[in-house]
Amino acid sequence: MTQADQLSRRERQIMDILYRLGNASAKDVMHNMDDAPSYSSVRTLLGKLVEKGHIDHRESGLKYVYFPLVAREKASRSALGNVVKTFFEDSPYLAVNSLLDMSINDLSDEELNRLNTLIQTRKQQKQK
Amino acid sequence: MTQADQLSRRERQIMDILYRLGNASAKDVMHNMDDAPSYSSVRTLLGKLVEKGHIDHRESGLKYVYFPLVAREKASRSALGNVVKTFFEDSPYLAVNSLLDMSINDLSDEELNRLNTLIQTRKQQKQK
DNA sequence: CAAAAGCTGCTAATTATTTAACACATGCGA
DNA sequence: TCGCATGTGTTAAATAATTAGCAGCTTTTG
Repeated sequence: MTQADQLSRRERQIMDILYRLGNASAKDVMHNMDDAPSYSSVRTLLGKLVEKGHIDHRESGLKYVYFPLVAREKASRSALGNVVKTFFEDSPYLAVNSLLDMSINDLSDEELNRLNTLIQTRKQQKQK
Repeated sequence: MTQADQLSRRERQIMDILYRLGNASAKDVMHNMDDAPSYSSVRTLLGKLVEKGHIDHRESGLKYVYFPLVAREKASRSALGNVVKTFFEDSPYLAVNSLLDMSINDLSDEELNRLNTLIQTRKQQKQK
């Protein structure tokens, strides 16, 4: 299976936070968990993720700032792919359809227009 | 957080299989795990998921067939929503964009056309 | 400068997960 | 009919995850 499947509950939770924020200190991570354990526990988990090679950290002033080692774009494709495979019979069409459907109120007219243009462009690219 | 965050690694793996297949026997589930443990273990996990209320089972001839209790569509929206939130700054536009981008070779011209039409329709619906 | 605040490294205990064995029931084929 | 294949229910042990405490170092601040 995919990489995310190997992560424990807390580890996934933390990875998601790091992807969402880009990078974060232990304290940042903790504050972004609505069911956060102690600071100490969060640090242990971060250390484990470093050991496993999922994230790394750099010193930023006094403290460590952690960040994912797999680029967000790559990880996002993987995540989207999994959802498509699990819930949409591997059909990107069905997934896009559903995504448009569920977020129709969050899409501006301009965004919808841009998507139309994008689709046209993609269609032409395919012709080549 | 969301419901999926409460599941353990194996539990999530099994839920995904059940969503993908719609419903499945213990043996089906096992055969769909590429790192499957023993049949006995799979059954234990299924029992646990039943206990937790995530799935149910009905007798089908001799054996049990398991299926998710939260409808696939609802679960799929939740899953998509999480990906959008984690990797696309909560922007469905960016997510659709990426989805189109990564699966351009899996989309037929007809599907692309239908998506265009769909977007037009959605835009008009919004006007109301 | 001394104390407080904020971090890290290391360690240990508790709890959850994961695994599988064993006993029992039922249908099926030799 | 008898035993074999296929299921289920229950239980227990091993492993992994989760939690947090404590000691030590550095910076800030009163």
